[in-house]
Amino acid sequence: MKDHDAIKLFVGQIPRNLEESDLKPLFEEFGKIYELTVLKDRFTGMHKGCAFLTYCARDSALKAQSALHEQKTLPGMNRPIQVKPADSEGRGDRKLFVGMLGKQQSEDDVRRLFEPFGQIEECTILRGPDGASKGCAFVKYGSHAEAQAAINSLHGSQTMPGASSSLVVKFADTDKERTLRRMHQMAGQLGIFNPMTIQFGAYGAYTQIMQQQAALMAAAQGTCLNPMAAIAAAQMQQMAAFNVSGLVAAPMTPSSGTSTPPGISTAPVPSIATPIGVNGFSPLPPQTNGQPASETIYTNGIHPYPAQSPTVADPLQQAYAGMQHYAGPAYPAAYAPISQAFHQQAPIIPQQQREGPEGCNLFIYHLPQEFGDAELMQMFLPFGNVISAKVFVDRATNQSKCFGFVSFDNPTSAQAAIQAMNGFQIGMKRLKVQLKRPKDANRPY
DNA sequence: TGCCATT
Repeated sequence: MKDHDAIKLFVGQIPRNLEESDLKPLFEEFGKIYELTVLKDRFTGMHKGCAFLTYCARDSALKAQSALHEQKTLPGMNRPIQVKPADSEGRGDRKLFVGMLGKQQSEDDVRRLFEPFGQIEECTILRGPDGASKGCAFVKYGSHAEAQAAINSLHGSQTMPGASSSLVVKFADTDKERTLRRMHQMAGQLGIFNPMTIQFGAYGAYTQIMQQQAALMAAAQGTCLNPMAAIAAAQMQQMAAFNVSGLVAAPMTPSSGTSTPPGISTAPVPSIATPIGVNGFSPLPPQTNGQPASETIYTNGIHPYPAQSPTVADPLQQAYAGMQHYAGPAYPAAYAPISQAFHQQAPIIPQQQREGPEGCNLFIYHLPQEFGDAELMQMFLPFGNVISAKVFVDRATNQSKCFGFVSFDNPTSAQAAIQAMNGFQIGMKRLKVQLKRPKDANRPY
């Protein structure tokens, strides 16, 4: 029999050709084994390269862990064996997120800092692809109490060299929290990214949040197979449901005969097709490259897209196909273009700096009357870091002059914004988005 | 509709 306080260990990095009988001798050296199971795929029966191991005695588990974990590499593996309490042993929250570390600090430095509060099972510094520290780490203790002690003593206790504020020590997100947060981020970005959904009224904003919440909750509870589908659905519902300050002027018309989702009105959708395409959701044929947009818009009088997109009979279908693209069954694959397309968490605070570098400043004309700086910024955030967004206002009437500036911190974002937003239809108007004239172009001599 | 960081 096993001790009542026995620990079930997870063993990772096992060569797939080793079965229970091969592993047994390796682990028996630390005590009598109660149970050893190699994890196999439920359907294919394939060896998963890891196992659960329970010793009769708790002490054996601890010994095995300290002797083997990360200490030895089994033949054919390129990472050392993992021996640690299985996740199912859940001994409360004991993993910490540590922020505001110095970029120079190594795993060892962090260990030294956290050692006094308990046994550290895991210490990882988060690094970028180039190996540079991101200034944060995960530290896992053997118990919740140890982790809590570390928080109590270390959080805010000191400021590391090069860090912008004092040390952050808190419980790390659980997996669930992490996925939820990610989805929130995405939902937020989707909301921002789709100018159709920009809400001006308090009611609209409220409803938008509620719908996204509902979708997220459904996704989180597993009632919806694909969280992105849920978000997409919320977005679509929302587009259909709200008349946004004149942005969506058309009445709701039931769809007819196409793959159009029920209840989506057809009129407003052409205008969302462009930003969706540019962000990788649906490939839209390139626009009038190098040609002044005004020509496209005003010589033929109407819509540039149908004329140049013969393959897209119904822009709504196009837009909806884009939605389905990422709402499709291949979640990870579908996830990728989204995370790539969106820039990480653009700050929504700036507003101090005016112009960005040459090639980063856009002049935007034909803004809706009701657009203020915030709406302008929201509309361009999906394309990069917006340094500033300014709508010009008539100083006598305080009315928008319907044009403004948006500055990015890099020319690529600016170009992406031009590609996506120039000619973008809002209500009866089409945005004109182009590089701001350089200063000296104005000078007479 | 009307054109480049304003008072």
